[in-house]
Amino acid sequence: MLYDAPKLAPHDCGDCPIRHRAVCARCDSDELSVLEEMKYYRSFQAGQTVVWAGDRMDFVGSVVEGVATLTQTMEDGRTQMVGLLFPSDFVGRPGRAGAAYNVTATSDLVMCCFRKRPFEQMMETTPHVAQRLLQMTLDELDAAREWMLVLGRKTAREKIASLLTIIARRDASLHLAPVEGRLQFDLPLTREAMADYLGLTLETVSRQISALKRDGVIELQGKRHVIVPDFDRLQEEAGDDSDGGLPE
Amino acid sequence: MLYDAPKLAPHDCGDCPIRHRAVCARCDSDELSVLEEMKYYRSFQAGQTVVWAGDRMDFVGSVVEGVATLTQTMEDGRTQMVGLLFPSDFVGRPGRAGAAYNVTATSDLVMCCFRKRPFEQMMETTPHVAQRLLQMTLDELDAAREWMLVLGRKTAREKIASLLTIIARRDASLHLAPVEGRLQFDLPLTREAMADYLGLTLETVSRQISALKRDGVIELQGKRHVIVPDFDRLQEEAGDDSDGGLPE
DNA sequence: CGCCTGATTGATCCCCATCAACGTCGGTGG
DNA sequence: CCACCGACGTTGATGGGGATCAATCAGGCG
Repeated sequence: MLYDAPKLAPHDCGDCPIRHRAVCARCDSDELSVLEEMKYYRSFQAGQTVVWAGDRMDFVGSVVEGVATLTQTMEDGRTQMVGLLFPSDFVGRPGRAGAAYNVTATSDLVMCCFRKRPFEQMMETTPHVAQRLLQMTLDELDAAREWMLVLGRKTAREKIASLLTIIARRDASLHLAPVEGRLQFDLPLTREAMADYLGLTLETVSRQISALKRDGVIELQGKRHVIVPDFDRLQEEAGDDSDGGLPE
Repeated sequence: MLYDAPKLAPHDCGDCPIRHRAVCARCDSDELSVLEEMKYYRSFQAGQTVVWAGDRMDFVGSVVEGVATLTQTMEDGRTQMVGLLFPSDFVGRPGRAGAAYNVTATSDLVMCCFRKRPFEQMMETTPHVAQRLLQMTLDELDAAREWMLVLGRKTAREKIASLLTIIARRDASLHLAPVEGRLQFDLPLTREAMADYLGLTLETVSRQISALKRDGVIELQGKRHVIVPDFDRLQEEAGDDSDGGLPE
């Protein structure tokens, strides 16, 4: 594959597509200019590793474009994905030197990185950043707990349907589209990565996707493009309560 | 069972056994006196429900004594535990009206509760509380992700061993004891609750505990008291790397 | 074309769920 | 005191869902 020079990323926070949802969401323009001082962009090609678990990590940051995964591995090679990161999601942990998980780009990826020390100092002095990060971390904790139910108690078919609803929701929110009726999206993951997220083998993933297609719950265009004729039907297959979560 | 009047709980934060580890850990004495204004204690007997998922929750708080669980349930009754709360752990989410999970006392329980509105206001004005809560939430997120590996990729035997190491570690940290060599503790959970945590059935839990006992990994006194002759051996059974996590 | 990676489908096996019986212990009441 | 009971736990027999091993297919790229 030819090497592509990383495309030029946005430089002005005002133009940033994730400005209102990322860790900087609450910052005013003065605070943004402080952030601009410590920020830089990095691009990764699909499949590239962003950091390895245990490596020193001298930045934290936000996904701007593309999708990344967090994975954990046992000595014998068993792998579990523990996070699926879409644009605006935060990567890294302030106050910790090393990466806890492998971070991998599963599609072409652009990240907005902040040098760690300055970011940590800003967190001490600027409540807006710490407040937003707390909110985002609480949301991620809820998502992780939701995923524990999927991993612990759902069948293979329900697991696949659950993953599809999550990707559909995140994709819709990127396009500010409602999550209902007919919708479609690209899978940002290989079958193997899906298996690692769901605690399954890739063969089981493949079989269950075929079964959902056979039963008309989804349609496929190629291997990666999914059409959901009826989102409610998909949610039923996921075993989810049809009505959503709790009010703010 | 006769009704026992809740025992008188500590009233002075200075005497509190979890003073240095809970959400109030970083507070100075002025801040503590603000907290004292909004706090009250509640006691629960083993088995009692603290709150039901979806119910309004007008407090947040800390576990002071005992153990509580967070569980999620599907319509058909499948249940997954998503949190196991020991003394100093935090319950509730600032900025949200309802409880996201069932909270249940699995042993006799004492909680230090803060009225929600005043606590939320304090979070805006007092960085020490918000900073500590962020730290604790990040730790819980790591724990949840660790648990995703257990649920997704470990065998029944490894799951049991993993749960035992977690309980052993939390129990040791309560007594400020080192986690190595021979140690013992009480299980704060029934076999069924363990099954709900591990994504297993109670029969499988029982069988694997018997197997670990037969193989000399653990000894039992009664049904609830566990003796671990060699903690390293238990960790190997859990499939964990023997050396711990990352530096701060 | 031939190769390689990712995906699908088939055949078989095994771990754990399920259904069922029995054991243990503490509490209660005759 | 002992029979009874219910909650909790253990153990056994059987079956199924998903893992494993293996063959084939589809598409992109040199």
